[in-house]
Amino acid sequence: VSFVLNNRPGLSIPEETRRRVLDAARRLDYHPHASARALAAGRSDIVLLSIPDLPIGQGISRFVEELAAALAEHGLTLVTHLAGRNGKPLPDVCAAVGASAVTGLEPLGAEMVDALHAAGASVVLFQSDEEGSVMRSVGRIQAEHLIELGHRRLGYVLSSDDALRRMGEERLLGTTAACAAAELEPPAVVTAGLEVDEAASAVERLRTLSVTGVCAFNDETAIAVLAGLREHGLQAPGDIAVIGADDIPTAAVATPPLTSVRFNLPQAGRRRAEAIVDALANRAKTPPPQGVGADLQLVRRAST
Amino acid sequence: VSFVLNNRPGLSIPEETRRRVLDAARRLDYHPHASARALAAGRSDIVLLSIPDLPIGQGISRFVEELAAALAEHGLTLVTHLAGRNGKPLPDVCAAVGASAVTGLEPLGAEMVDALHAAGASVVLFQSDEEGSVMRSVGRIQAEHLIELGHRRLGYVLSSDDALRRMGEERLLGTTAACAAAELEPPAVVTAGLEVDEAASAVERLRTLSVTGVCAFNDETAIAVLAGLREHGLQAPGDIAVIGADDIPTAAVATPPLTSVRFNLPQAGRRRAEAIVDALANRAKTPPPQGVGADLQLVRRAST
DNA sequence: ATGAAAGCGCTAACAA
DNA sequence: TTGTTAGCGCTTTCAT
Repeated sequence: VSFVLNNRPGLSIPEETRRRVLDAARRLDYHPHASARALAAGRSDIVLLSIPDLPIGQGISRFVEELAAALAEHGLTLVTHLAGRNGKPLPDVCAAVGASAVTGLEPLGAEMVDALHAAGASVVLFQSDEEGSVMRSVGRIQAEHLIELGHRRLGYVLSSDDALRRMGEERLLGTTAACAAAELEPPAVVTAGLEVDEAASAVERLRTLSVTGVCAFNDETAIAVLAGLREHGLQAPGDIAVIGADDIPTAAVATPPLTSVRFNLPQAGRRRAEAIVDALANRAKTPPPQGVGADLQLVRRAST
Repeated sequence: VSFVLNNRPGLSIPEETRRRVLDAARRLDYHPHASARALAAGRSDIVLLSIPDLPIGQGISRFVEELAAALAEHGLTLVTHLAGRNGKPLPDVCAAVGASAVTGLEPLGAEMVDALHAAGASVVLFQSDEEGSVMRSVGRIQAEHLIELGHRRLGYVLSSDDALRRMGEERLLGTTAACAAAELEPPAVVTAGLEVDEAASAVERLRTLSVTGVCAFNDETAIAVLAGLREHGLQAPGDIAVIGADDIPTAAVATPPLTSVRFNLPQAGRRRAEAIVDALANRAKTPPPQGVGADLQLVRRAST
């Protein structure tokens, strides 16, 4: 019965018998019990995705969707856990659902990896923390675009929100690296929140530093900078070119429409799924983390 | 041992024994096995949250955070499932994780509720589909605000995106109801995507219908409408007042800053958690769905 | 090709 | 108060 219900490969079962089993199952309204199955088999079909506190752009759901779909094709079930200071820590959740793989977009410390393995995860696959990290790549791509357009003095606008600021500092590293590579000074760094006057004074500082092109931490900040420019009667890209990141929906309707860096979420999701299935098959506990620089693309609009 | 490790109430165990057990557990690096526990106990501590395909505003994570935190206080673990056309259907996920409760923000059909129970969920708690539904309330609040400001001819702007359009039609019902309640004609309905010319022509149609106040399906659409107005050399709120919904971060930095309707996610999350804990204790299988109208609030800014 | 049975790691009822 | 044991619903090995 178990063989039939699980469609176990490499086994010859008479069509007649198979039919009878399936038939009885239907008649009895049989539903496999996941916990029992997991207990007996020693593994579950559950993959846990950790979603970090700082939303990497709202489009994240496209990543999840692709990932879930691709995993489902291999019989795996995706559930997600949204990190939060007061919820349960990731390893607890991992243990609670009996996940056999855990993955996520944020880089992970070694002690966390160990904790996850201890919690029963047989594969743990996170994003690379190395040179090629997405965060840094975003900043790099922004800068390279501006440099290519001829700007020689760049600025960078961090968010005044604490969590977002940290994320921005990560992206800034890429911008700084790109400047260095082009033999330019490092970018002038200013901070702005999502209020017009903050943005306006950020713009002022940038101007006094004779910056002509600015990378904003993300599109929201970029839009605020655009508002700040208007406040001074200035325009992008004429007076200062501005480029955002994440390509949120409002970027396209900003005035002027905002150039941005988009993360190709669906593609990243599919690749991640593949890597997980692979690792699960090869019983590789912690495969080399993935780089995702290849999943970024520039979306050029009027603001640069 | 089981009693000690589970801290089972209503049982007197000598401190000495308790210590020895806990001690041994630590020494052996003991980790409870969730699947085995669930199998034997017949229930798990897992609550599954279904997140619909259409993001109810990106702030949804605030809801999840509160929900997770409040559940954690009762020993429950929250995992989420992001709906997607190609992922596994909700009941499958529910069965796979052995969830003992399933909840979500979208209203649910009766057949889905049954399927979830069949999948092993002992409580299923979704949002009310009735008069007081959030979606409708959003539209109602928008309209009431404009009416209060003296507008007698309202317009409603749907999104041209398919999924968002359906969501908008739901919100529109509330706007229509509010108009009826004030003895006004139903709102003039137009559609616009996130491109300036679409928005501009939507504005044009609205003007020919002598609309003076428009409810946009959401903030993104509202910002597009603002851009459409500028395109015609018009301004909000002077020529047409516009109000959005969801209160996304960019709403505050739009020109002019956008009046919007915000969903008090943290509060809704806490109330939901409470209801689940309650239902789980009372063994009520499908408690009456919750209304969340009380969790909405108007955020007045310059655009109206 | 099929039937029988030994666990998987726990909980909870029962005995001692 | 503590020890013993029968399952929970499945998988998988071993006989048949």
